Amino acid sequence: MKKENLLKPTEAELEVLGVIWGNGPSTVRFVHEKLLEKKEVGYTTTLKTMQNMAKKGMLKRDENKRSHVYLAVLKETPTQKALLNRFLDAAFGGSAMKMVMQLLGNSKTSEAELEQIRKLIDKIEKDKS
Amino acid sequence: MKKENLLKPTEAELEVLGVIWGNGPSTVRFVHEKLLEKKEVGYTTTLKTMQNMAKKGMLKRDENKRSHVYLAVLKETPTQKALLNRFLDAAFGGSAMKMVMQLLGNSKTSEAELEQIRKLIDKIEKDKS
DNA sequence: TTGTAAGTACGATAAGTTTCGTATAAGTTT
DNA sequence: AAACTTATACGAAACTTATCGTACTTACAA
Repeated sequence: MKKENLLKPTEAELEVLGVIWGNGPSTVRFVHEKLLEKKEVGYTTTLKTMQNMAKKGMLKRDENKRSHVYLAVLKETPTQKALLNRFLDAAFGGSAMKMVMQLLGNSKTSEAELEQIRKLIDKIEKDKS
Repeated sequence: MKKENLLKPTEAELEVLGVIWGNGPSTVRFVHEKLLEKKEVGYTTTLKTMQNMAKKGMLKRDENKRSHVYLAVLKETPTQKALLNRFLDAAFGGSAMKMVMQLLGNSKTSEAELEQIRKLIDKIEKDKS
């Protein structure tokens, strides 16, 4: 697969990445069980997804043990950044403001979180000056 | 198509929606030309996409004139909200904070925008109290 | 009225994703 | 060692998306 698409994980692939990012190198069994907490899916489906990801270069695997251990080649932050930028363009015409307003207007965002964001902005502005 | 998927426009569909949201009810020709500003695509491809969207119920069309006029059934704000929530879960494990930090840490966000966001937070907190 | 331009309709293809059944291999237990 | 259990390998089916060729239709212009 071309390198350009490495940063374009599909929905299913992103779920796998999420588990590995959160828990470190994992076996298929472990990832599968995490996925089961969210949705129904067959074991071989998860296996195949992870094998495909390894083939694409998104994951690398250690075959030393019988249960192969997969680790993420795609790093969390850069991948999220790429996804975010793409999403921003596609869904909000590239306007970060629109998106943040949508997000913050959402009642889900707690007061504590708002406070954290405010501090983050303070910090960024201080760093800039 | 099931109603559940109405709020799951694909990439191509989202591009079409973007044009119609921004310009109001449009003909295929008009949408097509807007899309051409961004990428290469055949006219019949755009046509087919819009026909499919009409079939799914994302667009409605007025066939009175020879050039059919399509209008958006999906409204901009609720659709963006749904997309955002899904994206947040998929890419950031549901953590709005993580996402905002990623976004604001991005040098693209200008000082003016940061200021706007700060004001927005002020307003939200004031409304809450 | 005949032909040209600009539409829509339809169908097919190609590619990618997701899903899982079945086969096989490697350990474990009895 | 035989029977279980737990892995991986492989391939194929079911979907979905995107793309466009071709055919047909409608308007208008020469």
